[in-house]
Amino acid sequence: MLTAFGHQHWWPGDSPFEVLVGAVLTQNTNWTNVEKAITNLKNANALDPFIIRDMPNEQLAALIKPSGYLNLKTKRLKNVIAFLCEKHEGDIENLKNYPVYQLREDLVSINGIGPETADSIILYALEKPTFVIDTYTHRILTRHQLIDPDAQYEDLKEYCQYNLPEDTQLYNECHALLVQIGKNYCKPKPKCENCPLNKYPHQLEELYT
DNA sequence: GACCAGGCACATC
DNA sequence: GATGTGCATGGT
Repeated sequence: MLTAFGHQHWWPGDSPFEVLVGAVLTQNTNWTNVEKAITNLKNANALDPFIIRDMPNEQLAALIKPSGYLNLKTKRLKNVIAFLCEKHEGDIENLKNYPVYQLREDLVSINGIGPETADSIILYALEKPTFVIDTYTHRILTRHQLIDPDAQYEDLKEYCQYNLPEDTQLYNECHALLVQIGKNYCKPKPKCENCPLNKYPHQLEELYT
């Protein structure tokens, strides 16, 4: 993957806090839309935990509007930032003092932070080794029959971590590359126009005659 | 106009 | 515990 696509330089962002915000805003959303939302926050001088914490929900929703699910993501951002401000003095660097399992447990307990968002924050904002699983990773690994099709998040994570040395930079690059491959070659509905079965009637009984 | 995008919580069975 | 649904905008 690295030979084909080169280094991905993830996560795009100027600070760990920006990475955290991006991790929430990119939930089920195209990254270009997230960039617009983050630009809005920057232009409003609002990319700061305490400023967002004290901002009215309507104002925050208006700024992050391009990333979609604005009301939902307003609450989710406020939740994770409340955790950061109230328990860690608003300084994301303080989170680095905790072991990965503890961080993950704390993050996942926040409403709006699921396993992928938690892992993204831990890997890309805190630079600690935990493998991030996303839709593309799931799709690629199952379509290549590397893992059971109904494998869950934790199964996929375990598979990846078991088969790779525990290394932050490797996990970083590998996940970013899987996303790159997925975007280009692993669409949700595979194009079937070249399938030889298309030459035959779409009745199962007729395929046998 | 349909489909898709770097999920998650909640309801229901 | 598995499965279905709502959440919303912008690009292709």
